[in-house]
Amino acid sequence: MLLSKTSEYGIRAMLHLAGIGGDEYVPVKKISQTLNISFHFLTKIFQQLARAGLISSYRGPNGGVRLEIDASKITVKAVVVALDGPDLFTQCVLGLPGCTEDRPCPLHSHWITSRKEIETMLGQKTLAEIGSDLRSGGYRLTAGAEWTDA
Amino acid sequence: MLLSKTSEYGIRAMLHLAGIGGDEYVPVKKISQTLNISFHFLTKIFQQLARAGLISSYRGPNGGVRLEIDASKITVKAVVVALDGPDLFTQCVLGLPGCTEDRPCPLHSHWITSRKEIETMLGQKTLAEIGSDLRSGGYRLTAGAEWTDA
DNA sequence: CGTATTTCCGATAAAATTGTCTTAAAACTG
DNA sequence: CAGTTTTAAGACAATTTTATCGGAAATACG
Repeated sequence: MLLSKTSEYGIRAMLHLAGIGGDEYVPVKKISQTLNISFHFLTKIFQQLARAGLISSYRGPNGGVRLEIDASKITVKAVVVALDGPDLFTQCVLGLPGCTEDRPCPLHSHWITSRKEIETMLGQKTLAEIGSDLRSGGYRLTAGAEWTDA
Repeated sequence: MLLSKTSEYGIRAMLHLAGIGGDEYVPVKKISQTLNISFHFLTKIFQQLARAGLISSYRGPNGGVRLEIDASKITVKAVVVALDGPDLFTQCVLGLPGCTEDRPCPLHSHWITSRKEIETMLGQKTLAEIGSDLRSGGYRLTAGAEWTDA
């Protein structure tokens, strides 16, 4: 698998927030129910995202989480790096440390190409764009049959 | 991480066999020492590869494992599929079941592109090619400082 | 102030992955 | 046949990932 469950959930939740738009705090409980993700697990994911500065949180009634910086400045890659770390974008496909042009594994040059492709894709796609896509309909963020979970 | 440790080890071991060339049985113990991989763990990996028909094994003195079909007919993708299953080449990047053109996640079309790129890369690269690369030198399959582990 | 809401945080548990150990079975050697 | 080498296979342990639980702290509201 490319991404951990943590990243999968984190991305879905962030895209959901982007789809909602606005700057109001949304309770994690509500998000977890909408996306069908374990509440406590999602809570911890948002704590990581908060430490990374991507969201802010607020306690008490009317509290919850919201995007901290502008959605047009948050990429999917930033979410992955905040949750899974940068390894996906830096590491050797065979797990060899220090796999470089100088001391490459046999797949090095080929993997670099694919890796860059992934990095570019995730690094270009902003939450703003995807939020807009979600609001225009036709996309889903859950396993269910529902249409558009903005 | 893209691949499991099982696949990382399995690929390294298969590339190593391809680099050696010939049709003699190579003891797993020797391979595990050369590549610095746990012997028992590697043994199980080879058992999976044997069940998948990619290698054959032989017990007793002068026994070991060897490629079962021609190295030019084994791709790195085949090794990954034998060990990790086909999920990497079929699944949604967000883990949503049944993510298709009809009911796509917001990253669907973009991920398809990257996924195909990876699949093509791993599906084109045969053990024969890489074995030849290894024998020509300049590549490594271990963490150490050694040069070319053919 | 008291209560309800909601995040924060630590403890714990379940599951999957990774790694180790032990014994059995097969095959060669002398 | 006895002894050695080597894979096969199952049990077991360690680690990491994923998931659950319970209470503490902050905030709002009446």
